Amino acid sequence: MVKFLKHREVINLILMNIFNRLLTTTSIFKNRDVLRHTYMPEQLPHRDEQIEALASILVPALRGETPSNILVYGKTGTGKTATIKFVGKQLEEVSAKMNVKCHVHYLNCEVIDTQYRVLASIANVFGGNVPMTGWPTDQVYEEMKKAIDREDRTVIVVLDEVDKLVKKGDEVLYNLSRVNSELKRSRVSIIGISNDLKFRNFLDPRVSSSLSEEEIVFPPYNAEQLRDILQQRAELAFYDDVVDDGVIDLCAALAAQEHGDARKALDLLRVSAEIAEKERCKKVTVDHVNKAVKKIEADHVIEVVRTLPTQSKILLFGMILLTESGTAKFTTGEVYSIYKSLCKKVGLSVLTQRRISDLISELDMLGIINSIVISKGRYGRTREIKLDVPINSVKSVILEDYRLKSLSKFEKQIKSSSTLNFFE
DNA sequence: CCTCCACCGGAAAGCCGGGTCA
DNA sequence: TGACCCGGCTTTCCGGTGGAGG
Repeated sequence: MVKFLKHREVINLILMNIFNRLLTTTSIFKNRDVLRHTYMPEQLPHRDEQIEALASILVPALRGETPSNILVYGKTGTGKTATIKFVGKQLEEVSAKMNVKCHVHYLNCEVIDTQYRVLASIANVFGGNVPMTGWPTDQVYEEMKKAIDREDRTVIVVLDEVDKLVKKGDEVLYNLSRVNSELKRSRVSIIGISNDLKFRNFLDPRVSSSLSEEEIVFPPYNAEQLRDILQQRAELAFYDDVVDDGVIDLCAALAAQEHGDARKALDLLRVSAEIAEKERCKKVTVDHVNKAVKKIEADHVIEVVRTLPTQSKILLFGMILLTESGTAKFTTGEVYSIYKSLCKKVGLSVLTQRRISDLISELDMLGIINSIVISKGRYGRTREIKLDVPINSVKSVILEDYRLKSLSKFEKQIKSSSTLNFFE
Protein backbone atom coordinates (compact mmCIF):
# COMPACT_ATOMS: atom_id res chain seq x y z
CA MET A 1 0.00 0.00 0.00
CA VAL A 2 2.74 2.36 1.01
CA LYS A 3 4.63 1.47 -2.07
CA PHE A 4 1.57 2.08 -4.19
CA LEU A 5 1.01 5.50 -2.74
CA LYS A 6 4.58 6.43 -3.30
CA HIS A 7 4.26 5.34 -6.85
CA ARG A 8 1.13 7.48 -7.23
CA GLU A 9 2.91 10.41 -5.70
CA VAL A 10 5.75 10.15 -8.13
CA ILE A 11 3.32 10.05 -11.01
CA ASN A 12 1.48 13.03 -9.61
CA LEU A 13 4.68 14.94 -9.35
CA ILE A 14 5.53 14.16 -12.92
CA LEU A 15 2.09 15.15 -14.07
CA MET A 16 2.18 18.35 -12.08
CA ASN A 17 5.45 19.11 -13.67
CA ILE A 18 4.14 18.60 -17.19
CA PHE A 19 1.05 20.63 -16.53
CA ASN A 20 3.00 23.36 -14.87
CA ARG A 21 5.15 23.64 -17.89
CA LEU A 22 2.17 23.67 -20.18
CA LEU A 23 0.46 26.25 -18.04
CA THR A 24 3.40 28.58 -17.88
CA THR A 25 3.88 28.68 -21.62
CA THR A 26 2.21 31.93 -22.53
CA SER A 27 -1.11 30.83 -23.82
CA ILE A 28 -2.92 32.97 -26.30
CA PHE A 29 -6.25 31.37 -25.63
CA LYS A 30 -8.55 32.80 -23.05
CA ASN A 31 -11.15 30.17 -23.87
CA ARG A 32 -10.47 27.74 -26.63
CA ASP A 33 -13.93 26.17 -26.58
CA VAL A 34 -15.52 29.31 -27.92
CA LEU A 35 -14.08 28.43 -31.31
CA ARG A 36 -15.54 24.95 -31.42
CA HIS A 37 -18.76 24.50 -33.28
CA THR A 38 -20.39 22.91 -30.27
CA TYR A 39 -20.19 26.25 -28.49
CA MET A 40 -23.47 28.09 -28.11
CA PRO A 41 -22.92 31.82 -28.47
CA GLU A 42 -25.08 34.37 -26.64
CA GLN A 43 -25.81 36.12 -29.88
CA LEU A 44 -26.10 34.92 -33.41
CA PRO A 45 -25.02 37.63 -35.82
CA HIS A 46 -26.85 37.84 -39.14
CA ARG A 47 -29.48 35.30 -38.27
CA ASP A 48 -32.14 37.73 -37.01
CA GLU A 49 -34.43 36.94 -39.89
CA GLN A 50 -34.36 33.21 -39.25
CA ILE A 51 -34.68 33.63 -35.50
CA GLU A 52 -37.68 35.84 -36.03
CA ALA A 53 -39.27 33.39 -38.44
CA LEU A 54 -38.71 30.45 -36.14
CA ALA A 55 -39.99 32.32 -33.12
CA SER A 56 -43.15 33.45 -34.82
CA ILE A 57 -43.93 29.93 -35.95
CA LEU A 58 -43.31 28.57 -32.47
CA VAL A 59 -45.26 31.16 -30.43
CA PRO A 60 -48.48 29.13 -30.49
CA ALA A 61 -46.69 26.71 -28.18
CA LEU A 62 -46.88 29.35 -25.46
CA ARG A 63 -50.63 29.56 -25.88
CA GLY A 64 -51.02 25.84 -25.60
CA GLU A 65 -51.58 25.37 -29.31
CA THR A 66 -49.67 23.16 -31.72
CA PRO A 67 -47.06 25.02 -33.75
CA SER A 68 -46.68 24.10 -37.41
CA ASN A 69 -44.07 21.56 -38.33
CA ILE A 70 -40.98 23.17 -39.78
CA LEU A 71 -38.39 22.05 -42.25
CA VAL A 72 -35.11 23.91 -42.10
CA TYR A 73 -32.67 23.88 -45.00
CA GLY A 74 -29.14 25.12 -45.30
CA LYS A 75 -25.63 24.00 -46.05
CA THR A 76 -23.23 23.02 -43.29
CA GLY A 77 -22.00 25.88 -41.19
CA THR A 78 -24.91 28.20 -41.87
CA GLY A 79 -25.99 28.22 -38.27
CA LYS A 80 -29.05 26.01 -38.49
CA THR A 81 -28.41 23.96 -35.39
CA ALA A 82 -27.15 26.87 -33.33
CA THR A 83 -30.15 29.02 -34.23
CA ILE A 84 -32.66 26.35 -33.44
CA LYS A 85 -31.05 25.45 -30.15
CA PHE A 86 -30.93 29.13 -29.33
CA VAL A 87 -34.59 29.73 -30.09
CA GLY A 88 -35.51 26.48 -28.36
CA LYS A 89 -33.77 27.54 -25.18
CA GLN A 90 -35.46 30.91 -25.18
CA LEU A 91 -38.80 29.29 -25.76
CA GLU A 92 -38.31 26.99 -22.81
CA GLU A 93 -37.25 29.88 -20.60
CA VAL A 94 -40.23 32.02 -21.49
CA SER A 95 -42.64 29.14 -21.14
CA ALA A 96 -41.28 28.41 -17.66
CA LYS A 97 -41.95 32.01 -16.67
CA MET A 98 -45.43 31.88 -18.12
CA ASN A 99 -46.05 28.58 -16.42
CA VAL A 100 -46.82 26.83 -19.66
CA LYS A 101 -45.36 23.38 -20.20
CA CYS A 102 -43.20 23.45 -23.28
CA HIS A 103 -40.24 21.22 -24.07
CA VAL A 104 -37.78 21.16 -26.89
CA HIS A 105 -36.15 17.80 -27.44
CA TYR A 106 -33.12 17.82 -29.69
CA LEU A 107 -32.04 14.68 -31.54
CA ASN A 108 -29.20 14.23 -33.95
CA CYS A 109 -30.27 11.63 -36.48
CA GLU A 110 -26.73 10.83 -37.42
CA VAL A 111 -26.30 9.33 -33.97
CA ILE A 112 -29.87 8.27 -33.31
CA ASP A 113 -30.51 6.83 -36.70
CA THR A 114 -33.37 4.35 -36.50
CA GLN A 115 -37.08 4.63 -35.91
CA TYR A 116 -36.73 2.61 -32.72
CA ARG A 117 -34.05 4.82 -31.24
CA VAL A 118 -35.83 8.05 -32.07
CA LEU A 119 -39.07 6.91 -30.46
CA ALA A 120 -37.27 5.40 -27.48
CA SER A 121 -35.26 8.55 -26.95
CA ILE A 122 -38.38 10.71 -26.92
CA ALA A 123 -40.21 8.30 -24.68
CA ASN A 124 -37.39 8.17 -22.15
CA VAL A 125 -36.92 11.93 -21.94
CA PHE A 126 -40.53 12.24 -20.87
CA GLY A 127 -40.26 9.64 -18.18
CA GLY A 128 -40.97 6.52 -20.19
CA ASN A 129 -38.90 3.45 -19.66
CA VAL A 130 -37.93 1.87 -22.94
CA PRO A 131 -34.89 -0.42 -23.08
CA MET A 132 -32.17 0.21 -25.67
CA THR A 133 -33.33 -2.71 -27.75
CA GLY A 134 -35.79 -5.51 -27.63
CA TRP A 135 -39.28 -4.09 -27.83
CA PRO A 136 -41.43 -4.26 -30.92
CA THR A 137 -41.53 -0.84 -32.53
CA ASP A 138 -45.24 -0.24 -32.10
CA GLN A 139 -44.94 -0.88 -28.38
CA VAL A 140 -42.24 1.77 -28.22
CA TYR A 141 -44.54 4.08 -30.09
CA GLU A 142 -47.33 3.46 -27.59
CA GLU A 143 -44.97 4.04 -24.67
CA MET A 144 -43.82 7.27 -26.21
CA LYS A 145 -47.39 8.52 -26.59
CA LYS A 146 -48.18 7.55 -23.02
CA ALA A 147 -45.07 9.29 -21.73
CA ILE A 148 -45.75 12.51 -23.57
CA ASP A 149 -49.44 12.54 -22.79
CA ARG A 150 -48.84 12.33 -19.07
CA GLU A 151 -49.16 16.09 -18.86
CA ASP A 152 -50.70 18.95 -20.75
CA ARG A 153 -47.72 20.22 -22.70
CA THR A 154 -46.23 21.09 -26.02
CA VAL A 155 -43.33 19.00 -27.19
CA ILE A 156 -41.11 20.17 -30.00
CA VAL A 157 -38.97 17.45 -31.44
CA VAL A 158 -35.94 18.70 -33.32
CA LEU A 159 -34.56 16.16 -35.76
CA ASP A 160 -31.15 17.34 -36.85
CA GLU A 161 -29.86 15.84 -40.11
CA VAL A 162 -33.21 14.24 -40.87
CA ASP A 163 -31.94 13.24 -44.27
CA LYS A 164 -29.80 10.61 -42.56
CA LEU A 165 -32.91 9.19 -40.97
CA VAL A 166 -34.98 9.24 -44.12
CA LYS A 167 -32.44 7.13 -45.96
CA LYS A 168 -33.58 4.30 -43.72
CA GLY A 169 -37.25 4.88 -44.36
CA ASP A 170 -39.67 7.69 -43.61
CA GLU A 171 -41.93 5.65 -41.34
CA VAL A 172 -40.80 7.53 -38.23
CA LEU A 173 -41.66 10.84 -39.77
CA TYR A 174 -45.02 9.55 -40.82
CA ASN A 175 -45.74 8.26 -37.33
CA LEU A 176 -44.52 11.40 -35.62
CA SER A 177 -46.42 13.72 -37.89
CA ARG A 178 -49.74 12.10 -37.16
CA VAL A 179 -49.16 11.39 -33.48
CA ASN A 180 -51.18 14.46 -32.48
CA SER A 181 -54.47 12.86 -33.39
CA GLU A 182 -53.81 10.16 -30.83
CA LEU A 183 -52.80 12.45 -27.98
CA LYS A 184 -55.39 13.75 -25.55
CA ARG A 185 -53.62 16.37 -23.48
CA SER A 186 -50.33 17.12 -25.20
CA ARG A 187 -49.17 18.35 -28.57
CA VAL A 188 -46.17 17.43 -30.66
CA SER A 189 -44.58 19.38 -33.45
CA ILE A 190 -41.51 18.58 -35.44
CA ILE A 191 -38.59 20.63 -36.65
CA GLY A 192 -36.54 18.83 -39.27
CA ILE A 193 -33.09 20.10 -40.16
CA SER A 194 -31.51 19.08 -43.43
CA ASN A 195 -28.57 20.22 -45.49
CA ASP A 196 -29.76 18.31 -48.49
CA LEU A 197 -32.15 20.46 -50.46
CA LYS A 198 -33.45 17.60 -52.55
CA PHE A 199 -34.23 15.44 -49.61
CA ARG A 200 -37.97 16.08 -49.79
CA ASN A 201 -38.06 14.14 -53.03
CA PHE A 202 -37.33 10.97 -51.11
CA LEU A 203 -40.31 11.47 -48.84
CA ASP A 204 -43.76 10.09 -49.17
CA PRO A 205 -45.87 13.04 -50.40
CA ARG A 206 -48.11 12.88 -47.34
CA VAL A 207 -45.15 13.01 -44.97
CA SER A 208 -43.53 15.69 -47.05
CA SER A 209 -46.49 18.03 -46.90
CA SER A 210 -47.23 17.54 -43.23
CA LEU A 211 -43.59 17.88 -42.25
CA SER A 212 -42.97 21.05 -44.17
CA GLU A 213 -45.95 23.16 -43.25
CA GLU A 214 -43.35 25.87 -42.89
CA GLU A 215 -39.93 26.12 -44.46
CA ILE A 216 -36.98 28.22 -43.43
CA VAL A 217 -33.88 28.50 -45.54
CA PHE A 218 -30.50 29.41 -44.11
CA PRO A 219 -28.38 31.05 -46.81
CA PRO A 220 -24.59 30.81 -46.64
CA TYR A 221 -22.75 33.66 -44.94
CA ASN A 222 -20.77 36.10 -47.02
CA ALA A 223 -17.28 37.27 -46.13
CA GLU A 224 -18.45 40.29 -44.16
CA GLN A 225 -20.88 38.29 -42.10
CA LEU A 226 -18.26 35.68 -41.40
CA ARG A 227 -15.93 38.40 -40.26
CA ASP A 228 -18.49 39.61 -37.73
CA ILE A 229 -18.95 36.11 -36.43
CA LEU A 230 -15.23 35.54 -36.10
CA GLN A 231 -14.74 38.93 -34.50
CA GLN A 232 -17.35 38.17 -31.89
CA ARG A 233 -15.86 34.80 -31.05
CA ALA A 234 -12.27 35.99 -31.16
CA GLU A 235 -12.97 38.52 -28.44
CA LEU A 236 -14.12 35.72 -26.19
CA ALA A 237 -11.51 33.22 -27.25
CA PHE A 238 -8.28 35.20 -27.15
CA TYR A 239 -6.49 37.59 -24.86
CA ASP A 240 -6.33 41.17 -26.06
CA ASP A 241 -4.03 42.04 -28.93
CA VAL A 242 -3.21 38.44 -29.68
CA VAL A 243 -4.71 38.36 -33.14
CA ASP A 244 -2.81 40.28 -35.77
CA ASP A 245 -4.50 42.60 -38.23
CA GLY A 246 -5.87 40.84 -41.25
CA VAL A 247 -6.04 37.41 -39.65
CA ILE A 248 -9.76 37.48 -39.17
CA ASP A 249 -10.35 39.05 -42.56
CA LEU A 250 -8.29 36.35 -44.19
CA CYS A 251 -10.08 33.54 -42.38
CA ALA A 252 -13.43 35.02 -43.32
CA ALA A 253 -12.44 35.49 -46.94
CA LEU A 254 -11.11 31.97 -47.27
CA ALA A 255 -14.19 30.42 -45.74
CA ALA A 256 -16.48 32.59 -47.85
CA GLN A 257 -14.83 31.28 -50.98
CA GLU A 258 -16.08 27.87 -50.03
CA HIS A 259 -19.85 28.10 -49.55
CA GLY A 260 -19.65 30.54 -46.63
CA ASP A 261 -19.24 27.90 -44.00
CA ALA A 262 -18.92 29.40 -40.52
CA ARG A 263 -17.70 26.13 -39.14
CA LYS A 264 -14.76 26.19 -41.54
CA ALA A 265 -14.00 29.78 -40.68
CA LEU A 266 -13.91 28.98 -36.98
CA ASP A 267 -11.79 25.91 -37.54
CA LEU A 268 -9.37 27.96 -39.55
CA LEU A 269 -9.04 30.54 -36.83
CA ARG A 270 -8.66 27.94 -34.12
CA VAL A 271 -6.05 25.91 -36.00
CA SER A 272 -4.13 29.08 -36.85
CA ALA A 273 -4.00 29.98 -33.20
CA GLU A 274 -3.00 26.48 -32.23
CA ILE A 275 -0.13 26.61 -34.66
CA ALA A 276 0.92 29.97 -33.27
CA GLU A 277 0.77 28.53 -29.77
CA LYS A 278 2.86 25.54 -30.74
CA GLU A 279 5.44 27.85 -32.25
CA ARG A 280 5.37 29.79 -28.99
CA CYS A 281 4.45 33.00 -30.77
CA LYS A 282 2.70 35.67 -28.81
CA LYS A 283 0.56 36.64 -31.76
CA VAL A 284 -1.47 34.91 -34.41
CA THR A 285 -0.36 36.14 -37.80
CA VAL A 286 -1.48 35.83 -41.40
CA ASP A 287 1.40 33.44 -41.82
CA HIS A 288 -0.17 31.11 -39.27
CA VAL A 289 -3.43 31.18 -41.19
CA ASN A 290 -1.66 30.08 -44.32
CA LYS A 291 -0.07 27.24 -42.42
CA ALA A 292 -3.46 26.33 -41.01
CA VAL A 293 -4.96 26.14 -44.49
CA LYS A 294 -2.27 23.66 -45.45
CA LYS A 295 -2.69 21.64 -42.29
CA ILE A 296 -6.46 21.39 -42.67
CA GLU A 297 -6.08 20.39 -46.28
CA ALA A 298 -3.56 17.71 -45.41
CA ASP A 299 -5.73 16.35 -42.62
CA HIS A 300 -8.63 16.24 -45.01
CA VAL A 301 -6.68 14.34 -47.65
CA ILE A 302 -5.60 11.82 -45.06
CA GLU A 303 -9.16 11.29 -43.99
CA VAL A 304 -10.18 10.76 -47.60
CA VAL A 305 -7.40 8.23 -48.14
CA ARG A 306 -8.39 6.38 -45.02
CA THR A 307 -11.89 5.78 -46.35
CA LEU A 308 -10.75 4.74 -49.81
CA PRO A 309 -11.57 1.20 -50.95
CA THR A 310 -8.68 -1.23 -50.62
CA GLN A 311 -8.12 -1.43 -54.36
CA SER A 312 -7.64 2.32 -54.61
CA LYS A 313 -5.31 2.25 -51.64
CA ILE A 314 -3.04 -0.33 -53.15
CA LEU A 315 -3.09 1.57 -56.42
CA LEU A 316 -2.11 4.72 -54.60
CA PHE A 317 0.62 2.82 -52.80
CA GLY A 318 2.03 1.81 -56.15
CA MET A 319 2.11 5.43 -57.19
CA ILE A 320 3.90 6.36 -53.98
CA LEU A 321 6.57 3.74 -54.64
CA LEU A 322 7.05 5.11 -58.13
CA THR A 323 7.38 8.64 -56.82
CA GLU A 324 9.82 7.58 -54.13
CA SER A 325 12.02 5.85 -56.65
CA GLY A 326 12.45 9.17 -58.36
CA THR A 327 9.76 9.18 -61.03
CA ALA A 328 7.70 12.28 -60.41
CA LYS A 329 5.42 11.71 -63.39
CA PHE A 330 4.23 8.36 -64.68
CA THR A 331 1.69 6.80 -67.03
CA THR A 332 -1.30 4.53 -66.57
CA GLY A 333 0.64 1.58 -67.94
CA GLU A 334 3.49 2.00 -65.47
CA VAL A 335 1.17 2.31 -62.53
CA TYR A 336 -0.85 -0.66 -63.69
CA SER A 337 2.09 -3.02 -63.85
CA ILE A 338 3.25 -2.08 -60.36
CA TYR A 339 -0.27 -2.34 -59.10
CA LYS A 340 -0.53 -5.84 -60.54
CA SER A 341 2.58 -7.12 -58.84
CA LEU A 342 1.62 -5.50 -55.55
CA CYS A 343 -1.76 -7.22 -55.68
CA LYS A 344 -0.14 -10.57 -56.27
CA LYS A 345 2.21 -10.07 -53.35
CA VAL A 346 -0.59 -9.17 -50.98
CA GLY A 347 -2.97 -11.75 -52.40
CA LEU A 348 -5.61 -9.35 -53.66
CA SER A 349 -7.57 -9.85 -56.86
CA VAL A 350 -6.20 -7.91 -59.81
CA LEU A 351 -8.64 -5.58 -61.53
CA THR A 352 -8.58 -4.87 -65.24
CA GLN A 353 -6.78 -1.90 -66.65
CA ARG A 354 -10.10 -0.44 -67.72
CA ARG A 355 -11.27 -0.44 -64.14
CA ILE A 356 -7.99 0.94 -62.84
CA SER A 357 -8.34 3.71 -65.34
CA ASP A 358 -11.59 4.65 -63.66
CA LEU A 359 -10.06 4.43 -60.20
CA ILE A 360 -7.31 6.76 -61.35
CA SER A 361 -9.93 9.24 -62.50
CA GLU A 362 -11.58 9.00 -59.11
CA LEU A 363 -8.32 9.73 -57.32
CA ASP A 364 -7.96 12.69 -59.61
CA MET A 365 -11.42 13.95 -58.74
CA LEU A 366 -10.62 13.66 -55.05
CA GLY A 367 -7.54 15.80 -55.58
CA ILE A 368 -5.18 13.11 -54.36
CA ILE A 369 -3.37 13.01 -57.68
CA ASN A 370 -3.04 15.24 -60.70
CA SER A 371 -3.60 13.57 -64.01
CA ILE A 372 -3.91 14.89 -67.53
CA VAL A 373 -4.36 13.00 -70.76
CA ILE A 374 -1.44 13.65 -73.07
CA SER A 375 -0.29 12.22 -76.36
CA LYS A 376 3.24 10.98 -76.77
CA GLY A 377 2.79 10.62 -80.50
CA ARG A 378 4.36 7.48 -81.78
CA TYR A 379 4.40 6.22 -78.18
CA GLY A 380 0.70 6.41 -77.66
CA ARG A 381 -1.83 8.37 -75.67
CA THR A 382 -1.98 8.06 -71.92
CA ARG A 383 -2.54 9.83 -68.68
CA GLU A 384 0.35 11.60 -67.12
CA ILE A 385 -0.02 11.15 -63.37
CA LYS A 386 1.55 13.08 -60.54
CA LEU A 387 1.01 12.61 -56.82
CA ASP A 388 -0.37 15.57 -54.95
CA VAL A 389 -0.23 14.53 -51.31
CA PRO A 390 2.13 14.41 -48.33
CA ILE A 391 3.66 11.03 -49.11
CA ASN A 392 4.72 9.82 -45.69
CA SER A 393 1.51 10.39 -43.83
CA VAL A 394 -0.55 8.97 -46.67
CA LYS A 395 1.64 5.90 -46.74
CA SER A 396 1.15 5.19 -43.08
CA VAL A 397 -2.60 5.59 -43.44
CA ILE A 398 -2.62 3.07 -46.27
CA LEU A 399 -0.63 0.62 -44.20
CA GLU A 400 -3.26 0.81 -41.48
CA ASP A 401 -5.51 -1.27 -43.74
CA TYR A 402 -5.20 -4.79 -42.40
CA ARG A 403 -5.16 -6.29 -45.87
CA LEU A 404 -2.24 -4.12 -46.84
CA LYS A 405 -0.10 -4.36 -43.70
CA SER A 406 2.27 -6.77 -45.39
CA LEU A 407 3.16 -4.11 -47.94
CA SER A 408 5.55 -2.55 -45.46
CA LYS A 409 7.64 -5.72 -45.64
CA PHE A 410 8.33 -5.13 -49.30
CA GLU A 411 9.32 -1.54 -48.85
CA LYS A 412 12.82 -2.29 -47.68
CA GLN A 413 13.39 -4.87 -50.39
CA ILE A 414 12.19 -2.39 -52.97
CA LYS A 415 14.38 0.35 -51.59
CA SER A 416 17.52 -1.78 -51.76
CA SER A 417 16.93 -2.94 -55.30
CA SER A 418 15.76 -0.44 -57.87
CA THR A 419 12.02 -0.29 -58.15
CA LEU A 420 11.87 -1.31 -61.73
CA ASN A 421 14.04 -4.39 -61.19
CA PHE A 422 11.93 -5.42 -58.27
CA PHE A 423 8.83 -5.56 -60.36
CA GLU A 424 10.30 -7.48 -63.27
C1' DC B 1 0.32 13.23 -95.15
C1' DC B 2 -0.31 8.74 -93.24
C1' DT B 3 0.50 5.25 -89.48
C1' DC B 4 0.12 3.35 -85.51
C1' DC B 5 1.11 3.37 -80.43
C1' DA B 6 -0.95 2.95 -75.87
C1' DC B 7 -3.99 4.13 -73.96
C1' DC B 8 -8.95 6.74 -73.24
C1' DG B 9 -13.64 6.26 -72.26
C1' DG B 10 -18.57 4.91 -73.80
C1' DA B 11 -21.90 0.94 -73.85
C1' DA B 12 -23.55 -3.06 -72.24
C1' DA B 13 -23.65 -7.07 -69.80
C1' DG B 14 -22.35 -9.96 -65.65
C1' DC B 15 -21.84 -10.55 -60.80
C1' DC B 16 -23.10 -10.01 -56.07
C1' DG B 17 -25.04 -8.62 -51.70
C1' DG B 18 -29.05 -6.72 -49.83
C1' DG B 19 -33.80 -5.67 -49.74
C1' DT B 20 -38.77 -6.49 -51.12
C1' DC B 21 -42.84 -8.77 -52.04
C1' DA B 22 -46.15 -12.41 -52.58
C1' DT C 1 -39.29 -19.13 -48.57
C1' DG C 2 -38.01 -18.29 -53.12
C1' DA C 3 -38.61 -15.21 -57.05
C1' DC C 4 -37.46 -10.87 -58.17
C1' DC C 5 -35.39 -6.36 -58.28
C1' DC C 6 -31.94 -2.82 -57.42
C1' DG C 7 -27.69 -0.52 -57.34
C1' DG C 8 -22.78 -0.68 -57.09
C1' DC C 9 -18.78 -2.67 -58.80
C1' DT C 10 -16.35 -4.98 -62.47
C1' DT C 11 -15.42 -7.05 -66.95
C1' DT C 12 -15.78 -7.30 -71.99
C1' DC C 13 -15.81 -5.23 -76.15
C1' DC C 14 -14.60 -1.76 -79.00
C1' DG C 15 -14.44 2.56 -81.47
C1' DG C 16 -11.66 6.75 -80.94
C1' DT C 17 -7.45 9.71 -80.95
C1' DG C 18 -3.05 13.44 -80.71
C1' DG C 19 0.96 13.57 -82.55
C1' DA C 20 6.15 11.52 -83.30
C1' DG C 21 8.11 9.24 -86.72
C1' DG C 22 8.25 7.56 -91.16
